[in-house]
Amino acid sequence: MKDRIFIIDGSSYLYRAYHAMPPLSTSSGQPTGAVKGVTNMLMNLKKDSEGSSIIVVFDAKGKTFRSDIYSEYKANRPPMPDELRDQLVPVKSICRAIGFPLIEIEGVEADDVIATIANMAKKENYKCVISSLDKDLMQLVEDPHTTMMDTMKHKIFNEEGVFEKFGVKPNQIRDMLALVGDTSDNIPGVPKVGQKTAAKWLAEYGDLKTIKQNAESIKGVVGDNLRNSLDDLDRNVELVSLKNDVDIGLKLQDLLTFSPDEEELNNLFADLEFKAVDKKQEKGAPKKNSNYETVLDEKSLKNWIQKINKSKTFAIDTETDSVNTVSANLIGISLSVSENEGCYIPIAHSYDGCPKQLSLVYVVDTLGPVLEENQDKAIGQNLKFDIPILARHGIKLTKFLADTMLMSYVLNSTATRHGMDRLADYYLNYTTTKYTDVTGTASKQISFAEVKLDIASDYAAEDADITLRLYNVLAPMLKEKPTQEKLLQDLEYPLVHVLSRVEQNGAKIDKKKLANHSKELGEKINDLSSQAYKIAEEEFNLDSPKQLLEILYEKQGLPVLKKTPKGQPSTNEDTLKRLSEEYELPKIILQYRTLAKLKSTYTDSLINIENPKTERIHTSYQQAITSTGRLSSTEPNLQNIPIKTAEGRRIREAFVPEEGNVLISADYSQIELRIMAHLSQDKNLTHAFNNDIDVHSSTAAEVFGVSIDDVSQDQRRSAKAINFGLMYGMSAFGLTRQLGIPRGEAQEYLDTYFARYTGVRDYMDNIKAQAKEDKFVETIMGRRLYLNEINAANGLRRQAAERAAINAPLQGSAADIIKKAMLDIDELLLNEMPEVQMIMQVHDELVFECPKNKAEAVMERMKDTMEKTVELNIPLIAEAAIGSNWNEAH
DNA sequence: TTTATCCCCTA
DNA sequence: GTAGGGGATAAAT
Repeated sequence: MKDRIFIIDGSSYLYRAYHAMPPLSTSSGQPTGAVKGVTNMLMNLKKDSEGSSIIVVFDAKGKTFRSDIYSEYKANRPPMPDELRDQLVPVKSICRAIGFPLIEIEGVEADDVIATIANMAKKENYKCVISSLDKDLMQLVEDPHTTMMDTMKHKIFNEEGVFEKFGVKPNQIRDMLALVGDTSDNIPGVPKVGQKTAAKWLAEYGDLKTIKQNAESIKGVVGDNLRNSLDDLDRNVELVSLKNDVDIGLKLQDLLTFSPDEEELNNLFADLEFKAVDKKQEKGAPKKNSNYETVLDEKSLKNWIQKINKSKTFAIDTETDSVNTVSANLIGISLSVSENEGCYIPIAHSYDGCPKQLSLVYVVDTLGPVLEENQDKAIGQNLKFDIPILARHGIKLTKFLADTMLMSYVLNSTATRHGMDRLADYYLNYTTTKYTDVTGTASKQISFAEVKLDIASDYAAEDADITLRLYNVLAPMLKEKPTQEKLLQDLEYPLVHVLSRVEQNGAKIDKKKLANHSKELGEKINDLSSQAYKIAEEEFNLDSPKQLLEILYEKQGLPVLKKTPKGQPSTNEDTLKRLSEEYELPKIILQYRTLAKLKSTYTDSLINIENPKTERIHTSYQQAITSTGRLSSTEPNLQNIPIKTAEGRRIREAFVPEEGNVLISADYSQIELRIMAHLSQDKNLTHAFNNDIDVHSSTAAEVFGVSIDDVSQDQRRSAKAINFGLMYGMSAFGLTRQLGIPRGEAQEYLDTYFARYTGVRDYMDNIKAQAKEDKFVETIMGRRLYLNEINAANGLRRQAAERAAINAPLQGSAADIIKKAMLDIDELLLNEMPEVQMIMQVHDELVFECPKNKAEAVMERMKDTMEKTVELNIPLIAEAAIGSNWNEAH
């Protein structure tokens, strides 16, 4: 057999790259994400294929012969997005410049062309690899001539591979597709028949013809469906069968020439603002030439201790049996001191035939002190997880050299997500073994302790290895950005320890109170349900928007005031509120929703999530999630506990201190508006804050031209909406909706505002201009948000980026400030008031638990520390209160 | 069992 | 109009 030929499904690459890549663009706004993605894939393939011939096939414009067979073929296919269409020409140019023959034939699909080339290759005894994911193409797979390949996942499908994936042989793929249909091509299959059923039938009867002959013997609804669909099936087969004798006007040999045009390629790259060929392509992604060791004896551990003592840096990772740091047990520790090298020290693995491991006590006693002594050389990925677990076993890390998750986050919060798997993919072009690859998922999931040692070692040592390799890539990048490096060192790294303490402290809840509330809510909910059923004249699921819209709009004929983005009549709060002016049912639904939300999201779930060991609830703060620098809170989310309604505030009453303690809450007053005053140096805004004047009343006075003492409630409310709207980059249209006033009036408000607050106006103009120039905006501490779409050709996307450009410095600076305050307060607590605990952060608010007799003094210190943590052009004010529950303290 | 959609809670 | 998390249902698998 001769050499291999690769056939690339260009359209498949293009769509895949478009969805996989961030929406990059050149400075002039030409989108380039998909081009970049395709280019990367092509370069990778070129490198991996070691000189084999590569042919790229694209779909040509216009209808194909399949539309003649079936007029509805691909009729519901949405048109190619503009952003992608704009990238077609550059993608094809790059293909040609790299030297790949490019084929487009009108009247047939790319798949037919691919089938034809594969057929030609087979006749001339070449091996042929089709690079695509399209399941239609699977019908071409034939051992040993033709295989399919998933480039991204490095997976090859031969006949056996196809069978594994679909449960049918390649020569049965057509029949399967005909039975199942294809929604994306608008080919209707037999209703209720999916891949599984089709595969079952094909296994039993062999082919579609025989299935049809035996249609009578297939029972149930699917049998009926099959019998009703018989007429469509032959047409379907015709539609999904690929034509392998397309006249492509060329001989195979003509396609195997390979003539790259380096100069053209460089020009194209320059136009697209690509940095020549991506470095990671050149470096490649070596997989599994790594040297990982399982440490099972004292000698081996001592060897690694030597390595750590001698090395300038080392990476560490812990393996546990839970993602919850409060209850997780330590199962093992992995280390790495140089790339492609690492070890795993299993401690608590437990399964039949498990080798004897070093004991926890021995490891802690021997390795623990070494880790502590060398902690300023330690690198981790999300150390906020590892630190408390090691601490519970007596290994105390109070500092570390680096956390790769936070390095990546500070470098660019939105380039990628910052979990290790994603970082390895993004920065190292390396595909990691996933946690669930070794433990399984859901009901089949096993504890890490039950993972076999050899598998666990490969996984765990890789984690440490990758962490080290990430550090080696990220550290030089940060060196070039001293401001961001400082942000990392001075703010994010120390915050890891503070957040860890806050999480471990947890918050006490009054379970009895919550349970009573829950019961009460349940009764009211039942009552409201019955009322709703009565009006609807049937029982239905009030939680189902789908069922609800049928009742409201179809059965009861209420007017459709608004539709969801997907085109369904909306049943959201805004709509139901308007409907409830005239109708009873929407009103009941609204009451139901309010109570059901409180019960399911809050009363019930808070009770469930209490940690049995500490009898408190321990959230997890995510330090590398938001684009702007804020924290987020999960499991449970303590940053969205209700406050706006009286019923909701009852949830806050269930957040209580231990006996003898009180809660103290301290929150920054108008922090984002103050930052706007600081950054814009606007005279009017600054004046209001400097003189402690109510800022919304002051704005109302300016906008409505009245004396501040004469501002009405309504005027203040409008001014407040304007102030908030401005910080979100809102337009007159948005204000119209918010205030329910005519468009012209809203525009007048805004015009007047900007005439009175020229500093704010100039600031907004400047920040947008600067963002367009730099492609990023910064907070007062130099945290950056990159705005890829700030020059996008697509107006909607561009405007969204402009709004983010306005908001991010405000929201992000506020986040910087409270983070700094948390560091200051943490130090205060450690040094002066160890009896006080910080227990929650809610963006502009900190909550503490404190002995009753010290509360007044502590509160003053907190307030004072928060106000003085940074110095702005205007005063920073924190408001604090003491209470016997969170609601009282607020 | 996973994924998408709709809805709603916070600063 | 900014930034998040999460519950319930229904569809896809």
